[in-house]
Amino acid sequence: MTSKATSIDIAYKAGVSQSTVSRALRNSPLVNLETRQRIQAIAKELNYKVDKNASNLRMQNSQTLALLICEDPTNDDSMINPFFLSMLGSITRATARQGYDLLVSFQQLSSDWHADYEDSNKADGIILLGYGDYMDYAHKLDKLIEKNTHFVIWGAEHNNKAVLSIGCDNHQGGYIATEHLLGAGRQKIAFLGDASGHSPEFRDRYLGHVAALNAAGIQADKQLQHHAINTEASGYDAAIALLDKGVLFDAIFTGSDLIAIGAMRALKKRGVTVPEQVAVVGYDDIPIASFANPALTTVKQDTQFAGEILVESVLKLIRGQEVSQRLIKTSLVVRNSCGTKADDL
Amino acid sequence: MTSKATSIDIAYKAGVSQSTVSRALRNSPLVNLETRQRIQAIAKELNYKVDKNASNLRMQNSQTLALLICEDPTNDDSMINPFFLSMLGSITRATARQGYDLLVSFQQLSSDWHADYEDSNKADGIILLGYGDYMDYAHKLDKLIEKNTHFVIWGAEHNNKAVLSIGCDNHQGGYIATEHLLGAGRQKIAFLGDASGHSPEFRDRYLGHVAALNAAGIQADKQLQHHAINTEASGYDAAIALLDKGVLFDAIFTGSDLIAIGAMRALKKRGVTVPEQVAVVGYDDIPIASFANPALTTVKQDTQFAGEILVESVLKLIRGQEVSQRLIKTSLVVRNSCGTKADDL
DNA sequence: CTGAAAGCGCTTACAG
DNA sequence: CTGAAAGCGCTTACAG
Repeated sequence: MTSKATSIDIAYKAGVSQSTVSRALRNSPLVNLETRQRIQAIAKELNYKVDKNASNLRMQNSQTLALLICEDPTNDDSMINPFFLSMLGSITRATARQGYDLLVSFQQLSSDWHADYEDSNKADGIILLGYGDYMDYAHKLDKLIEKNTHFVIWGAEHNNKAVLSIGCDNHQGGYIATEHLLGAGRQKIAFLGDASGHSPEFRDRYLGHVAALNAAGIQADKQLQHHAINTEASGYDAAIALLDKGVLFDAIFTGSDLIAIGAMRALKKRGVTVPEQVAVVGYDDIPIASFANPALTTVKQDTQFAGEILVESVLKLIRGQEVSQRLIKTSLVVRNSCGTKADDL
Repeated sequence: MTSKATSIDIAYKAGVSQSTVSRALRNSPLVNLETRQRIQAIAKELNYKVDKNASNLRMQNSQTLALLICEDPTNDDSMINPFFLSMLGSITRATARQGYDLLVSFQQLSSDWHADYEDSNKADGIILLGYGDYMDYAHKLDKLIEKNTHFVIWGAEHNNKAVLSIGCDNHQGGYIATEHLLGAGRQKIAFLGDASGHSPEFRDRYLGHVAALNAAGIQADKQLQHHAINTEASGYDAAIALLDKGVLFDAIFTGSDLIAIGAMRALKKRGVTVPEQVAVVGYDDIPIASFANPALTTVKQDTQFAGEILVESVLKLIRGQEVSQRLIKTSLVVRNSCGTKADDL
């Protein structure tokens, strides 16, 4: 097989200069229409593809976006947070639609990435996913800012205004979940998740939960909140701990579906029926949620839309256009675990 | 902020030529150790990163792999096959470990990709995932071969020997699943999945299933096989159809976990108990499997290992090294749906 | 409308 | 051990 065709080969075949070939392939109106079409036909015939490296080098950009998914090292290495995976799908599609390529990397919080991608011209911009614990990565973001990197971060609004964040409205999500439970007649609603400031998303969900309680004239009870990280096992442990405390509750709202699944397992183990005795509402609407038993009512984040906005935003940043923080509304997916829908199994 | 540093900036600062800088940064022993270290220090200080486009252009490679995940268009757009996602994770990691970047793309079977990545020098090699229906893509592979593209395909062994395929031993998987059911005393085992030649993976699983039956002196009963594609809904429909046929069965082996989950829903709906009346074994060990009720016994494919082999194989292809087909052994994950493990909920 | 020429930032044979 | 120079394959101002 002969080596790859270059624009010079085409120029030779078409009897024009290499510059004209380059213009024709970019469909420049400067080139005579007929010549242009002839050149394009030859290019197709020779199976020519513009060399991205040469083109990028010359144009000083890469038409590529980098997606850095940062997993919490506490999670099982083999199991990626399903929510991220859903985002990955929509980001990939949105990137392709904009004519960009997508470089994907899974990083540990601890590893050293900085602006590696953009500095080496491998990507024009970066999308950061899953930077759960604010404390741990704040200084890395500072470095990105300092170097003028184009990046968007998925998640809660940032106190550093130089950081562009796009995220779902966690406060609203916590609010509608709790509101729904209250509407179903539940009064003693427990919260399982991280309510400290370490995980801004979880904290906002908790605050929304509290706000809904207050709106109904109910005071949040410190006894009804228990810490849990985003794993099934942690949800199980937290529910058991809650049960062991001896406080009464008729519902649980959790910071994530994984926690909810774990909590339901604990309830079942202890002979507590869901939703009859305790209603459960999760967060994320991961695939597992609909297959849980009973099927889990949960707060859904529109990953399709979120991916699009994320991509659109970095691209705007790259083009030097105006962009601003953005909060995406969540919606409640009502299934059986909250007791307000007939069991349809 | 000043613009990006180049090797010339470093050369100036270090008082050497640009060539020496380039050599020093690549850690060439040709450069005096002391000079080398001085240059590297300056590079670090200036936050210098080699421009990938320039470097790749010059070296005529890209240090990048492309991963093309091809989804079956029949699937829900928002839901990517969880098995692929698991592979994606391990491929990403394996690629990074080898010092390569990973370009990811989700493609529809119908879309036109060919060797776009390699032709444009965006990637040195391609990994193809999920090319389920052989009939539909065979001609595309021919094009890749014709163009001398470096690619590996995940899945069943290919009849075109020019195609390098890496996959799990589906025949063996079907065999051990069925063997296990037989060992648990089941005699009338149904198979739900695509047993036609359109999906080589499913077909091999089916053939392994039949082989295990035969080894036990049992003839496969045509009545006990029902077509299903890889979705929960299709599994549900297939199980209902099987039930409606009126044939008796005491176990179901399915081509995938998704099908199994759907089948279990159908059984539950019709009042058939799992595993007491009908044992169920799935395939893939997707996360949902362990959360199903009862937890699903299934054939696990080692995605961690598979990802590594896949990456290693394309890399060998790129380097012109010898590579060969490879079949990875599967293992059975025994849970509750097959009736041989105590319910530990 | 077209061509000759410069240059993007590297790597590496060649010469010393 | 080091430097001057060529060249990877493009894009685009400049000149006509």
